[in-house]
Amino acid sequence: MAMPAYPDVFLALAEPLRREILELLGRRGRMGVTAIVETLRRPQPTVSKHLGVLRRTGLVSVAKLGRQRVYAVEAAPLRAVHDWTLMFERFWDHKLDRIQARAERAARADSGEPAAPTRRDIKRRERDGRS
Amino acid sequence: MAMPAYPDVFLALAEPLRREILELLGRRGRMGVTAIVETLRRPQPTVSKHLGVLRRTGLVSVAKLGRQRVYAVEAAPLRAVHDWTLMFERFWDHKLDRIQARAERAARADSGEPAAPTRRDIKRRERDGRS
DNA sequence: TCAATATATTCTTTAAACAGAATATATCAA
DNA sequence: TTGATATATTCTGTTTAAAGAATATATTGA
Repeated sequence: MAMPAYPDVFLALAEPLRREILELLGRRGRMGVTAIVETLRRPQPTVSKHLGVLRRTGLVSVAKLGRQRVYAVEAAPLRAVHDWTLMFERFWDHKLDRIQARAERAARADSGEPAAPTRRDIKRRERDGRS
Repeated sequence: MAMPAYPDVFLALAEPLRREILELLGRRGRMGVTAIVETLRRPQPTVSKHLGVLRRTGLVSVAKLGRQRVYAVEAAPLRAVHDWTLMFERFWDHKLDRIQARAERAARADSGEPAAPTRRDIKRRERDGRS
């Protein structure tokens, strides 16, 4: 497996199995390699190699725990991708929506939080949300 | 150039020049091929081939205008990437209120303590692998 | 110590994907 | 029509990245 010292984040995310691994780690939190292998039903060397790419890219971190290596999602590179896509936000997001979202959020805050907001865009709008 | 019928969005974004093209189109709006070529100083066939990938992925749209092909950013696939990254928002978002509660509820610890706790990982430790 | 477990690494082979050069197609302008 | 312009496509060679098999390394437990 060819391996540049620090693979590009986008390149790392281009591989479907690597995205699956990230999604799994995102849902389940920290996991050892064997748990990932058994969940995704892929050969262990395959998983280990992809974990290696993810680690070198900074997308995951490792912690030694006995003879296990416990992997976990690392935020920074994912956030970088997130921020990159925000550059194009104006192509799908109208300013009108943003105002409306703020109004909805304010109304919700007054009446208490509902259980599961499906529109997770609300948080994003909170972060950069001015007019 | 190998070309699957509908290239994966992440795969399309893995190529640096394609991201440059998208960024340029994002800033300048609609552009003809020659304008892109002259701005990015890359061979025209190279640019056209990458535009082809972007178009097949749905990342850009084309409009015939005389003998020009005018390209423009298309929102949907970029938004899909944006939404995918939001899956990991809680890893960088400090508003962990409800999310933390969910993580703790799912935590049925049956393994030892993490030996080397990294940063904020301590508060949401959970079982790694069953075995 | 030895064996088992957990994971990483090193081969080899195959398949994409890229660049570059050459060429093809379509449209305008004279 | 003819020639110029704008862009796409095809071909070739090279690089890269993936899978799969085999093996290596580290750690625990008996």
